[in-house]
Amino acid sequence: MNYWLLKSEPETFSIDHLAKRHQQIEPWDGVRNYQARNFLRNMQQGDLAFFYHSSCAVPGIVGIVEIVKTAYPDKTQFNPESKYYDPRSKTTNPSWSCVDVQLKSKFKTIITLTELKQQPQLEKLQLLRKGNRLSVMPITQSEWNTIIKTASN
DNA sequence: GCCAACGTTGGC
DNA sequence: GCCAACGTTGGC
Repeated sequence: MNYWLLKSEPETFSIDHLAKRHQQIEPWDGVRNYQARNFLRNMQQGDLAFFYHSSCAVPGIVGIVEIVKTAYPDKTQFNPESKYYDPRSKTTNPSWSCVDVQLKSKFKTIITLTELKQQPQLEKLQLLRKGNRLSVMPITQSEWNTIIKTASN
């Protein structure tokens, strides 16, 4: 059982978009960074992830998703119409992967980036490291617990 | 819109 | 393999 954090720009795909999907399941595709991709490939069925809204008025964690399908080839890499199209990727050896996520819960109120920064226990959270741009990152058990407590406050 | 930080690209 | 140039991310 592992914990993760997934970033998304709410204008592109928000937690409310996910809530409206059939069975509230959606492929987490479009990841085009090798480190993030490797994390996707390490995910196991049943792992939990925070859903984070980035590049918006109030960035922060808005809910929890579960990994319901482990890594498989991201089909957008082969679609010339997609903005995630990668002409160099070969079907015989796809460069990029995605997982399926299902909505577990949406927080009543967002845990803002500002609030996260105020928690001394979250000092080492990758998200808060200067210049961090990873869109998929691991979270430790204790970090997860600390953040969950903040959610219920 | 600004800008720091970082990843990727491509010439050499 | 080095590294400058460039593009992207993302908070502010």
